[in-house]
Amino acid sequence: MKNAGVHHPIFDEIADLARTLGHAHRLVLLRHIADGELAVEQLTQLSGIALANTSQHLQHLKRAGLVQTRREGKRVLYRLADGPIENVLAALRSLANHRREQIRELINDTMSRPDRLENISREELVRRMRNDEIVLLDVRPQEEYAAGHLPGAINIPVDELEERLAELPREKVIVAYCRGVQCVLSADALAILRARGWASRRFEGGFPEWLTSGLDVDGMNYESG
Amino acid sequence: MKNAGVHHPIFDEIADLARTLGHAHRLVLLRHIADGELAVEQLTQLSGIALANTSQHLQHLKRAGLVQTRREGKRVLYRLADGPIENVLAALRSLANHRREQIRELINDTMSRPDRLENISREELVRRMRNDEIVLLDVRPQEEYAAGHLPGAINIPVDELEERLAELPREKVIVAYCRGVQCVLSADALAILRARGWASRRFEGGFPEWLTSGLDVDGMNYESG
DNA sequence: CAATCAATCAATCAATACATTGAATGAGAG
DNA sequence: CTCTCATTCAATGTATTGATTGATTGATTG
Repeated sequence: MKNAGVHHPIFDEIADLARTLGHAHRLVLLRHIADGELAVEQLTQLSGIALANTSQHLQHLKRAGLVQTRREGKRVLYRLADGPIENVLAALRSLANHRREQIRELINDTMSRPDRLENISREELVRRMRNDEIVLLDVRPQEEYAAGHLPGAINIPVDELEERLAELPREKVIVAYCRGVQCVLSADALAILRARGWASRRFEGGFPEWLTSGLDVDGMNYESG
Repeated sequence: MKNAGVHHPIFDEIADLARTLGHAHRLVLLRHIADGELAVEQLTQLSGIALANTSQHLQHLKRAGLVQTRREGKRVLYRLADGPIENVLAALRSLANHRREQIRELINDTMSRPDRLENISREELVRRMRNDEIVLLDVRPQEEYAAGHLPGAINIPVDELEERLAELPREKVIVAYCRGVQCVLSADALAILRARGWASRRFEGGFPEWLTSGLDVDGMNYESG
């Protein structure tokens, strides 16, 4: 029952090779050696690995047949052995890159619908306004703000935002809004706020959604409309 | 002084990958998975690795992003992840083969002058003939044998050797000889004998050297010459 | 030959990796 | 809901691996 697993010894040999490549120090050393014959001490300087440690890793590489040595005076020069060594390294590098890209894509997937965290619904907005948990930021031009805005909203047009950040409290969540879904002003504002470290969200519907919901507004034209 | 060795983190990632490939069991599992989706237990049977152990190695492969899983009923099916995984395996295999060939060549180097062990000097030959330690084998054509041969030699022409091996004792060392240094008959005979497991050597000088040394010969023409 | 330099060896310790065992989970089947 | 099957988890003991230190070898220089 045990002999089912008697596999070709080539697997052991490949595993040995792979294990030899399975240490960053050895990869770094190989990388340098690949550029030309180098003595041990030069390698320690290039790699920053302690002398004795470098020597040990080099011997490991040598045992595995990946490098060869030659003595010149008191120094021992290491060079790449022949054989398709660089192919293996290239293949590994390529696979690592592939993997890294996939991870990057995964991150982007969760970043490309940050809408849930970025956007705030009207319901949540109203609720948190009542609890005084947020600060409303109207980023439309001053004229539009004057014509009507959400209750208690501060007006800082996007192009002035950078210079007037000091007017915003750090301890509350900033909710930016503008003319509505097709308007990018509040999105731009968010980029600025988040870059500066503010906790900030966006009311995507903006002033129009607020209006059509029949909620109270501040501002002259709507005072009694 | 320590920061000289701050290398690109890609080396760590590659090292992780390589270390993942650095175990024969995982290579075997990968090998099977590469042929198509397989459940854990099927893999244990194909590989002969204990169940829990198989599972652990599979998870290792999964963590490294080399395989992916899918549940089907109670079974979990493992398949190769995408990316240039097989390239890496092929490159490693090729490097291992290269290395193996080089080792084979090294062995051949020490085998290609096995003359010391293969050839027997006239002195040693005579001594061991006296001690009855060897069997002399004349591989020349029967006519030449009849015309004269070393004392006690058996005659089996090379082209009959394969069929007549039974005539040779297994417990003694066979010493083959033929027409001399430039004659390959005895070398061919040796190849056959050794392939069949006989302890055998070659008297390279052959019949001519024996003659010129003035030693006794058997056979008509030389009985009194 | 003593002194020096480059590299390796040897010994030690901490950290990891593997195999094995038995328990725990998850999914169907009765 | 219990039972079984496939797989995973958790815990344990052992073996390897890697880093560090200090001693040692080999070759060169004065």
